[in-house]
Amino acid sequence: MTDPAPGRRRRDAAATRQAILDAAVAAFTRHGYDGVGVREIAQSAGVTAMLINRYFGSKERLFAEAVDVAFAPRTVIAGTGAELPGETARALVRRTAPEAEELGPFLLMLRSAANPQAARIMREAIALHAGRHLNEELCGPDAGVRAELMLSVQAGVWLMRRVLGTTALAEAEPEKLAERLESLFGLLAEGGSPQPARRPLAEGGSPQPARRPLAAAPPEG
Amino acid sequence: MTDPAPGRRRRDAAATRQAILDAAVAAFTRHGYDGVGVREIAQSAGVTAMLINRYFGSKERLFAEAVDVAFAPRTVIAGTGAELPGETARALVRRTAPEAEELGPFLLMLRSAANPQAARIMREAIALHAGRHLNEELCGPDAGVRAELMLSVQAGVWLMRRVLGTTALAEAEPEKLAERLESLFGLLAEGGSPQPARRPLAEGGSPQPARRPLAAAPPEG
DNA sequence: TGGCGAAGTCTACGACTGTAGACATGGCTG
DNA sequence: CAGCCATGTCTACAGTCGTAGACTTCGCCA
Repeated sequence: MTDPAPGRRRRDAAATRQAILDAAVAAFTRHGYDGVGVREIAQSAGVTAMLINRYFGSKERLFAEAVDVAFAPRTVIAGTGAELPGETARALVRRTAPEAEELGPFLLMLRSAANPQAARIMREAIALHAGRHLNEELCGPDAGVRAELMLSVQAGVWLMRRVLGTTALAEAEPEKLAERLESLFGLLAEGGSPQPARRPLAEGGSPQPARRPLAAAPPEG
Repeated sequence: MTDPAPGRRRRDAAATRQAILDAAVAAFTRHGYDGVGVREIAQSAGVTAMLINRYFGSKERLFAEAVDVAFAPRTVIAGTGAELPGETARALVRRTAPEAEELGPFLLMLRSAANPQAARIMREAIALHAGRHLNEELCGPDAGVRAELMLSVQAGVWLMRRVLGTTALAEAEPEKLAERLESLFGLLAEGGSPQPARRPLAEGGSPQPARRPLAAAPPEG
């Protein structure tokens, strides 16, 4: 994986550092923080284990940088506006398909959560990346809670479908599964208070008092 | 933790075996499969590491028995019938509170998911325990998928709130969080096809067309 | 072309892992 | 009281872990 060196990489500090970082992201995603050693990562990058300590200081700091790389893209949330729930649900179902080879931040998160230090690093990364990105899309009351609940649902589906591989979810029809998840995400994307009709004390008889969490419909269909 | 031996346990094979098993459940739940060694488990049980191999054959088989013990109680799903979503949501919020000391099968699941062998053991245990229990409560179309989706949501909340400790969910007001989760579980508890009216196209006619996920309102507010 | 600093490697250490085999010990039965 | 087998412990082994220090090699610049 991640071919070590095509012709033999010459002495290029930046390229070597990047090769180590790429190998670390892949390795941590596949096996988790405790499941992979620095020797294995170094071999994937085509270098020696000691170079990891030279460039990153320690395995823990390498992990922190790998987490930053893996959590940076906003692919965890797909689509904008009214299409956010559907797009996110369909992307989630597609990427967690049993035959999919795609990696992603959720696999890294789930497989490294057991280690307390790794958990702390990821908590801080989530506060930086995912929280910021999601708050751009979600507005309304409790946007932070709803954003993290969307992440929770996605993480749970990744866990069951890809990490554990439970039967029902693995064999479910993708379209119907995506529709169910879309309804869940729709409930979290809209900013209204939960269960509008069942809360008698909620002011306002209209079940959707503030239904404009999305500024404008995006141009693309 | 789990005081090794009050006065000094005499030679009692069954009690010793049970002590090892109890210590294993606690240790695997706290640190995950790869995060704890057999010596540590044995010390918690007040015995020597080799006795684990004598009674269970290997660390992996001890883990399998611990998983069976941890997954056996049906506490992952609370309440019955119409009160299932609310009861499950409130129990989930209570047990995942940051100050809660309670352990549980989801912590064991999340913290051991990185190891492939542990994942396989837990997949089989879920197929036995959780699937059977949940299918007793949930009926209708795609009951298995909906059951595993309920497990997914719960696992995600456990991950974010207790394992990672993300800020928004950790600091959320328990009552409002429980209401949001209750609406999610209500969507999964009812057997109807997802998105009854929003599927044709998101024309904003009636936002809440069919909203009777629960037969009767639970007594408590 | 020489040399010098950066880039990369080699060896090794101490700690830890799961487990196999040999050894010790105590409670029950004759 | 004697013996014996289940119960439990001790020592050890082969392996892996992260990483510190010394060493070598290459590329650039004067």
